[in-house]
Amino acid sequence: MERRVRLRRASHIRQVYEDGRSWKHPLLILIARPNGLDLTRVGVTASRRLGGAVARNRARRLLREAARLLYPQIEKGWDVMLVARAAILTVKEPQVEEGLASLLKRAGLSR
RNA sequence: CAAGUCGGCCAGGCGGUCGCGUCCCCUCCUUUCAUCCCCCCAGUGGGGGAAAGAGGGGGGCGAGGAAAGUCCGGGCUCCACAGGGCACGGUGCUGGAUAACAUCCAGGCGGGGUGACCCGACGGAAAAGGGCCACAGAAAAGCAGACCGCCCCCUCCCGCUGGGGAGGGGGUAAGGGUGAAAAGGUGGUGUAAGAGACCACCGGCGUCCGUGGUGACACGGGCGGCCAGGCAACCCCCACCGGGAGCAAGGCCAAGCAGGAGCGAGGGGCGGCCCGUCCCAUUCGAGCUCCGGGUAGGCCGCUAGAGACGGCGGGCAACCGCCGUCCCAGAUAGAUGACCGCCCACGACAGAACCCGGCUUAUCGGCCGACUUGGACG
RNA sequence: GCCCACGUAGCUCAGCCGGUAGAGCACACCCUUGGUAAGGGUGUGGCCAUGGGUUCAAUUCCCAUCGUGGGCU
Repeated sequence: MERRVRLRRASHIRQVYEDGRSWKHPLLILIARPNGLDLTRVGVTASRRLGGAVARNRARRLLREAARLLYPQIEKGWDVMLVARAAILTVKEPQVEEGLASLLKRAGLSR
């Protein structure tokens, strides 16, 4: 994904965690908050609980790839954090995409 | 052919579609004249380009042998200089390599294996000194030690020629037993019984000499006293080495805030002490403690280096010198991914974060070379 | 990324210079009581995180590994 639409500032991420609503799926968690802009920004994260650097890189890449493919279908004007859960390491990309799509529908962010 | 030893290399491949980071080029647009260059004007103003940013297109490059653990050693940065002594810490056979090392190479010594070969924190424990050696055992470390046994003497009892038993005194380290360890081994002389008490040989120790080697050490010979326990990964002694912190080092720019109370004559550079030295204080107050407030942005450091590859030369080797060619990640919530097809042995451990040299640990397998042992055939 | 500290009974911790591991709480049983709590007594429970090394002997000394917690912008 382009860096322009990524959530990169620590202060922005903190705001999402503090003010955002969350939706859970066995593979990932989605946290979102309106940002008042005309574009949506996405951040990804994977905690140390998931494993070593290779496992965490794998988890983040899967989340980024799913978000890239679904980005045109996401409502504008949101800051979104995607948090990886351990089960994500056992699946392939299309399943992550499916999980993210269902979360977006439940959160009312898909159009 | 089987079993094994040592060393080196590789770390799925190819094609297609979409995607990411960085650098460069082209194109188009925007911003500003603060900086640089050019032009116009002479009203210190105007314009163009460079520059910076956004979009589009193209090209180059883009994780590892361990990138890991952070266990050593350096470079680099800051602490005024990195100075002296003590303390503390580290290393520990010899010679060499190296920027340096606890690493590497060669050799010595000791141990293991039929062998190729592998393993070793490998200075000093008798004249520097202190300490410890539990339990068991009679005795456990500078005059070692008599429990059983063995031997001699005395008294008593049984039997009464020879013998046996009990008690006491003494000798004895050959035998038994305890222990991780009991103060050389074998044979002899000797003796009441014994003993390095004495003798021969062997082992080991010390010392002197000779030969070889840079040296550790090896070999040979003479002399000595008969023999000297273990632990320095306990303190310690000897030799050598080490100033401290770490790229979140350190420097620059921008933004932002609010100070107050107490202690106070010394404080800091510096982790401990002393010396030396420098800086700030003792007037208006250095510094310390407590309460409260602000920031969480950008740029540099940041990758061309003890660099990689090839050749030649020196050296047993580690490695070094010279020449030629090449540029090989620099991210900052952190870039290598997703999907499809084909092939094969169906893919392990695992992701740079300032950079190198090592060590250690994890790891599916595959390939190549040298060598050892055993068997069969010619 | 860098720098530290700590792993001992179910829990919280002792164990100084190596000699065979304890305390408190908890648990089980007994005494006390009409019964319980408290109190007293007895007992159970440990690969001393893991693997090597030094030593006659290691929880202790040394090395490596694994895990947990903390600090530095």
